Amino acid sequence: MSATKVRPSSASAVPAEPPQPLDRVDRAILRQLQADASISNVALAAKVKLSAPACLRRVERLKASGMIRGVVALLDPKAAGAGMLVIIGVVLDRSTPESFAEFEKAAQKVDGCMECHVVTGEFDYFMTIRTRDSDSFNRLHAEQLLYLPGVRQIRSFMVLKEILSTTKFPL
Amino acid sequence: MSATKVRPSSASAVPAEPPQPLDRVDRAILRQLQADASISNVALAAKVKLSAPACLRRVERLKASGMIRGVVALLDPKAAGAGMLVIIGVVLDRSTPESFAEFEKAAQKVDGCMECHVVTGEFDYFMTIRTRDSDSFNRLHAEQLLYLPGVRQIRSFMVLKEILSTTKFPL
DNA sequence: CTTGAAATACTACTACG
DNA sequence: CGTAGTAGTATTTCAAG
Repeated sequence: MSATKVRPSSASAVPAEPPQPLDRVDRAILRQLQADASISNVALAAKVKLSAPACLRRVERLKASGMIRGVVALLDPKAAGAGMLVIIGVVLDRSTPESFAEFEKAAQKVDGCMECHVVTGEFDYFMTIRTRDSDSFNRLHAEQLLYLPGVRQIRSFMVLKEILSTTKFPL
Repeated sequence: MSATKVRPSSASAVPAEPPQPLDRVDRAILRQLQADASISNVALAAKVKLSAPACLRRVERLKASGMIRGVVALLDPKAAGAGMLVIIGVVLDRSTPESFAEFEKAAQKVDGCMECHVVTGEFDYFMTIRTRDSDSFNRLHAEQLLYLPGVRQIRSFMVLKEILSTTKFPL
């Protein structure tokens, strides 16, 4: 009981995560859990036409393998006081490793920062920030964004309408 | 049992969703569920220092009020065959209601489209698309993006490194 | 190696104080 | 909101394909 056992499907050694031996049932399970993970295991088992224990074992295997990163509650942005979404393009002063590292450390601490990515093209970073309204964004802009280290330029794209926002991957 | 009962805190009538009468315990519950919703109700109750039934009632109230939109499983992008993320800025030919509506309908059908928003600034839309690798993105670009209706220009920003990606709102 | 059936332990859920 | 009780589920054990 000391080590967690991973699927020894082939004889070769697999370090931590199996590539993706996903059969049809696994994909059906993942599709369901991506849409609604509050479903009970017995109901899930019925949907994928499996017995409850067999279904539960697959789910736990998918969790242990890292395929399922976690199960979380998604909140309504407006009700959570974060009804405004802003996408921000950032250009750094210098393209040095230190400059990037310093910026990344600071960017993650910006209130309401949901995403931050290094990108190709005319920007170095794209960030998405959730805040209450335009007033609170202006405050955040003046108090935090303008003080991010090593920044040459910041362009803000305010989101006027959210057409689509999902966490579901195609399977 | 015909109507769902909402919190009758004050005597006035509340249509469907109470604004946000969130006390400290509610916020603690939401913080926990945003981080990990696979926790059992008894464990959650212990964390927020409440009895199990009282905790469950709050959670169900938060769900009924729309504050909790849903509980979902988050998958590992790479393991799900969607290791590549691309942010796309779109400029439309004409800024007419018909043009916008037509584009939005088509954009949501693009394979792996995770987000699509109307924005201010030099672009009309920002989209984020998840795909397997650069080959599959090139295919998607040639087969789907170039055929989106009413598009004047598309700029692709490939994500080289994902610094931060969260679904948690600050509370 | 995976599945399915039965048995146990725990949890969610209801009614009441 | 908390306590107690009931119903249902999750989880283990074991046998079979």
